[in-house]
Amino acid sequence: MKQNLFVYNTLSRKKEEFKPLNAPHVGMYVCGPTVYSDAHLGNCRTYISFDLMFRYLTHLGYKVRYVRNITDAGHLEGDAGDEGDDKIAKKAKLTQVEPMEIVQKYTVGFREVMSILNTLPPSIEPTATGHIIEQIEMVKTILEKGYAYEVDGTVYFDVEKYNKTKNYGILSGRNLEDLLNNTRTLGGQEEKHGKLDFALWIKAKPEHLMKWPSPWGVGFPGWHLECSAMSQKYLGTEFDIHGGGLDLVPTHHTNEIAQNEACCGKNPAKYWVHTNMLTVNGQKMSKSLGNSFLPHELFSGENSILNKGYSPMMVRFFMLQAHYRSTLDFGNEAMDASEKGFKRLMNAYALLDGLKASAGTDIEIAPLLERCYVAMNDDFNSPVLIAELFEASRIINSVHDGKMKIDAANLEALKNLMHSFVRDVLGLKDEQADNDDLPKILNLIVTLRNEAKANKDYATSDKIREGLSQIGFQLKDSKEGTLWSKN
RNA sequence: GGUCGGGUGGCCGAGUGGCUAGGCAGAGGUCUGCAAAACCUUUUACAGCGGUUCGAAUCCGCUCCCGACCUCCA
Repeated sequence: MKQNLFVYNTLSRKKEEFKPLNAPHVGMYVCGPTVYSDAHLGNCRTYISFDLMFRYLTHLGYKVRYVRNITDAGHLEGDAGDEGDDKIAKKAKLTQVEPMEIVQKYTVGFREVMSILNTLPPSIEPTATGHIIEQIEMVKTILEKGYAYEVDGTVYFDVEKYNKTKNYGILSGRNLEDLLNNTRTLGGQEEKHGKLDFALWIKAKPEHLMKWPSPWGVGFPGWHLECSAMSQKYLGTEFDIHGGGLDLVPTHHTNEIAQNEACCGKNPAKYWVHTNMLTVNGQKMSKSLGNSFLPHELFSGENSILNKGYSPMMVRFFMLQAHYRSTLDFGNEAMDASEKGFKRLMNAYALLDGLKASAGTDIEIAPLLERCYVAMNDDFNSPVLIAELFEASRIINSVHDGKMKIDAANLEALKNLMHSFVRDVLGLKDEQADNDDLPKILNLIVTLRNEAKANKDYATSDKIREGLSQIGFQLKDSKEGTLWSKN
């Protein structure tokens, strides 16, 4: 498996060598979307980042079980915006929409977007509603171990008791005193023993639509519980990687660890991996700030923030040009720059098959390949990898132009490198190659134009080139012939 | 207010105690019927002030600015 991979672990705040618990198997759990609205671009960034890790681990030869849940219950009611506290409930009642209808709609939408962005489907995509029994069992166990208490049909986790023997803030680095002193006092929480306590199981009000019977009455699971229950079910009490957005660290993942520790005495994951936020003008993209937009708006350009639309693969490339632990700032200028770079990379990729080997070689590919692995092994450093791939592109272009020679062995290595890293690891694909007929038609037009050129009929040849340009195709003349590409 | 993270050239964005990140944009050149593309060359940098060091943009301290979390959020 090549060189050693290092992964940044939020638990230790350091890069650690990646050593799977049961190599070659790797268990990876990522907190998935809550499907009561469309996933926005910031959400997409997280899943693209974990897709990169999934792909790279697979490329290294690991057999990865990638579990990403769908949250379809647990906090459907919690959508308290600035106005209209119970939008979902109102909407459901007015339009006679079933909650599961909403869940279905946004689950399908989410999968579509994930597919368009070329993220691989997870190995298992469990839903919260499909694991109510497992969650109830977990609550029972935590109650038995004494780390939870019931008040009138609702079960709370006792954080302060837990903290006496364990470190509640192990992931966030905060100590309990700070948390207690700085937690806002919210109304309606009188029944909790401690203000940090969180609900494992919540009693359903009569108007609540999604509810299940339990030993504590009719209710629904708390939103932290599902991930604990499902990760344990599919990956065991201890697995390798647990991931999610950085904003999940202080609450969701902190509580998850507490639940698993209380239940089984183990922190479920060896490596906790968190992705940073997508920002707009330096601020986190979020619905409440009104600076978020949806993937399809980005593809079509139909959003006031955007000057134009960008293709899904270009968006993916844009995301991968930043490291997953850095914030990435979105802007039209940055997108345009990235788009040109992406075209440059993919144009070189398309030239690969047509390259001819020479007897000698001006270039050795092995050191470049080595640098690609060094980049990815350094905590999945995709921006550095991409820089190396631009070097590869330069080589491809130079060989294509006849300015550089490459022998058969190195050419083969170059092809393997590009296929492995561009297609398999980064998950980028050539969007031009979608239509089979198009190349044939364009090649015919190019042939006609070349005849005109041969006859010095430049008026005609320029007319063809200009006409194609207007509908989005560029022609590039060279000694070898004329190539076309789509804008 | 508390906790944590960050401030890199016109833009985005890596990285590092001494050695070119990369892409885009700008400048010059090669090629070309012209153009585009490609290739070659090239300008602009590490928030500020101190300190450690032979040497710091990189380590330490302070200041200023920004962000995230503390309430659902990827």
